[in-house]
Amino acid sequence: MRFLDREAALVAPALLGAKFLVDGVGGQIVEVEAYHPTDPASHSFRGPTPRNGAMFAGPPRVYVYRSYGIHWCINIVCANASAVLLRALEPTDGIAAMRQRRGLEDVRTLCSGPGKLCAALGVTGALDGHMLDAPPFTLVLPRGAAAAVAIGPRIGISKAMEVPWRFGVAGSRFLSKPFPKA
DNA sequence: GAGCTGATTGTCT
DNA sequence: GACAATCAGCTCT
Repeated sequence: MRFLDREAALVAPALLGAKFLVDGVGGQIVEVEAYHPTDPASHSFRGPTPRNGAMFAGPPRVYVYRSYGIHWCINIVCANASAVLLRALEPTDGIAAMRQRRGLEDVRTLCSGPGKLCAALGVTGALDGHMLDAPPFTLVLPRGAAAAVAIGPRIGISKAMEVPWRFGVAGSRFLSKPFPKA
């Protein structure tokens, strides 16, 4: 987990292709975004609050928050109150459990978005601040050559939209949205 | 296939 | 009181 002791923008591309499981259910990370305390779009931009406490607690941790009052989103906390938002997975483990939780057949859209991903893996605010290197979490870094990385602007934010901190596996069919053609 | 809109609630100003 | 790191369902082309 030492590689998490770097800023999110460096950690994010390294997480692509890693296997992320919650209680044995999950898959390969194919899409992430980086957030940094100097970044107006980041929850840590305005300093510690009751909600974002986990981001300031340091790695290796997860930061879970509720979005739009409905969905949960999960981040991997990195150095200096930066974090990596998990946006999409390619389901590989516990697909039956994910289908059941999502009430959905199509594997391609099972985890193709931060809210959907959390629903499929059973992630809720109860896991906010939990250690990433302890149950129910499993993180297995990719072996060998890294997949081709696509880079683009982040999604769903209204600030710092020009910062290209969205990273994805080029050509994956499991992305929340396709990347602009390189 | 692409684009728009409503739903729903915790958090911060 | 306004807003938000979203999703699903709808309309229009």
